[in-house]
Amino acid sequence: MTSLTNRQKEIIAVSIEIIAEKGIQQLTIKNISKNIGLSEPAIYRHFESKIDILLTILSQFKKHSYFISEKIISDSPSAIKQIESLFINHFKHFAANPAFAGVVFSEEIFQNDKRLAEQVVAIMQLNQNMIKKIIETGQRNHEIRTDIPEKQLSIIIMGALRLIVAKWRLSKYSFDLELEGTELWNSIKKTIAA
Amino acid sequence: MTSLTNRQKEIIAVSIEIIAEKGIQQLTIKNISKNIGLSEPAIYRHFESKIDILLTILSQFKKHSYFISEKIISDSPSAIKQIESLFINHFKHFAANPAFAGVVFSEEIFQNDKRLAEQVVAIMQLNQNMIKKIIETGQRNHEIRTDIPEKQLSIIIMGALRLIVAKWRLSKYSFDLELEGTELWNSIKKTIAA
DNA sequence: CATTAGTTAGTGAGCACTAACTAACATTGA
DNA sequence: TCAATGTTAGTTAGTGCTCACTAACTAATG
Repeated sequence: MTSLTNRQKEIIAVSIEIIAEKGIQQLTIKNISKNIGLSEPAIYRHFESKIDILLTILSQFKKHSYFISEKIISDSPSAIKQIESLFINHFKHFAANPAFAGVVFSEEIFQNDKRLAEQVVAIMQLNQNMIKKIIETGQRNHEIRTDIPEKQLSIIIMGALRLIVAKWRLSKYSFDLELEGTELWNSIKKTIAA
Repeated sequence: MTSLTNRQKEIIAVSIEIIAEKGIQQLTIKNISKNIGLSEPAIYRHFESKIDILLTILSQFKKHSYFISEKIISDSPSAIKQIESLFINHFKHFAANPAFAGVVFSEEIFQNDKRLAEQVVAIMQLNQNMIKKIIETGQRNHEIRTDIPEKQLSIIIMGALRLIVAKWRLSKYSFDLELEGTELWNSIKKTIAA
């Protein structure tokens, strides 16, 4: 995974913009080149294929997820606080980069290509495993209830997060994701606390 | 909403099959006609457009959702039992008709057409409102905890349901949805009970 | 003899991607 | 030092594919 040239970074940035504003269906080589002010074939000087562009976006997202998670886990004092930070941070990240929400929720489209599908699943599992691990620790510390297995607690938490983001997208970003997300978290906190 | 001819029913059935097996991206007029054994233009004798076919599928799903919900609410003795029936029934329905899971989770693709997008949102809201209503009753009966607003309880419930169905789809139906769904429900029950 | 349900052949649009060429710049060897 | 040569990043033009959909025709039916 070598680092990107300036032009590659520009292509990725524009692609993310298009996904955020018009949806992943409108992410075409034509639209990318038009938005940058190049011809279509010029894009192929910088990426081998459209799938490569999508894979690069997914890998950026994965890297960001991982980086943020690591930081949060080492910074927060308790398991509950760790999940809280993860939760709120996801909302902040999506609110600032709506394209990532678009990408992550476009599982259907990615199922055409094996590598893309694998990446989406991998990102989902990365996040879920992170939460599972925190829950396990919280259960050992008696911060988090132990009468529900961590597998199911993580589904409840991730499911609520994903649903509110999906609603936010379908409503065309019509409410304050960070605000409503924080309220939702406060409710979830009550259900999982020991 | 007039009733469907036999040929129309056949087209809808085949479309649902294609979505279940190959994803909504593979739902093309060509694939539909091939699976039935007709030419492509023959399909247009029975539906004005591809969007009409999709709208018919969505309307069937909506009708089924509504019918099941009404029945469950009148049959079950308590709010918790009502949600339980709704929950398990959704899993049964998806397990028996994987296409409906495919349709409901293809929000991205439907955003191209206004009518399709509206239908998807309407189905989501129908289910959520049903759950909200039940929760409200349950809270008045002191069956369900009252320290969390019904809006957020319904997001937690629906979110978990959607996530496990999404995982089931991404794993290519590799686990028993009804079984895992029931286990998940047993955990959720603990978190929402008064 | 009109209607229904099918056919073959074809249109136009959009898609990812390619071939062939070129201007500007970088490298190198006498 | 400077012409020869190679490389990079762009261009125009076009290919081949798939898609939803249409025109024009036809065989069967009541």
